[in-house]
Amino acid sequence: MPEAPEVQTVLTTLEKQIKDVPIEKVEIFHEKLTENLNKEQFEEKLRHQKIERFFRLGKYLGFETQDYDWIAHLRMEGKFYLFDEYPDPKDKHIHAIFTLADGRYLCYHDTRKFGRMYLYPKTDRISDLPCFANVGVDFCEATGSYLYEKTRNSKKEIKSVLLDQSVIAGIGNIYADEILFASKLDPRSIAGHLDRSDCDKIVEETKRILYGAIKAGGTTIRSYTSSLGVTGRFQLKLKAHQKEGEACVECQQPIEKIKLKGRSTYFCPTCQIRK
DNA sequence: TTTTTTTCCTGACAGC
DNA sequence: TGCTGTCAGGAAAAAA
Repeated sequence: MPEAPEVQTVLTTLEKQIKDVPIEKVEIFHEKLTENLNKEQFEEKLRHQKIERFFRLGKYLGFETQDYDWIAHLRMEGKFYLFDEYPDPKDKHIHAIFTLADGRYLCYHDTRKFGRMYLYPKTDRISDLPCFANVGVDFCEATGSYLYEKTRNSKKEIKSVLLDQSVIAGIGNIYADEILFASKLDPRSIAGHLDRSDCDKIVEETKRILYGAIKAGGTTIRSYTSSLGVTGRFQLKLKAHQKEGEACVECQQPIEKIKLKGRSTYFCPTCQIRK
């Protein structure tokens, strides 16, 4: 599932591939894909637009055209593909096809149909867009003092706070486990119990891990026909997530798996301190 | 107000 | 083999 690094990689790849290429035709096959417009409006408005600028906020992809801000969220399994030929109409997981003026086809593929797209008249203040109403600062802009202030009265577990996009945007379930492992903090720790140095450490590790993942993801993209940007994920060296029963790389004790707010959570009970 | 649970959706996989 | 049940997961909506 794409988190900020995968989204950034998709974005960078798309920018290289389709920047300034006009969209000749838009076909939406799944009604719920377009959140704030119906599919006919979406198809009509985006036709003849071209993407002039690409940006990312948290896990959201942003495409700025001449007249619109087009925002996409891939959720768990959304993927963009570029094809040289019109894709197989029997593929029931392709929910949108954007025919490009140079003869290529940009396709949106999403097995579980959780991804969403938004289209708004272009604005100077991106953060004012309704889809970003509950999105906090991007992980790039986060600081230890910001996280410290945000958590002073919180009774929530720190992992839930990291997954809360209104605090820091861009962290998902996989990286939250890795960040807390690197920070040596038990995911069940109460956020309000953390001191300033804990928050500094969390933000430091967040940036180290996510920037590292972006760097790793950015180097593996080469094929038009594979999904854009998602292959980089497999290069990551995870130390905690999905390592249940395996020896912790620090202390050799087995990594444990628990459920925390409905999310699978992996951690080392020896190395990670509960506060 | 804040936090927790449910819902969305489908494929993979376990167990019978 | 084929059926049923469970799980995975981000975020919005509903419930507590």
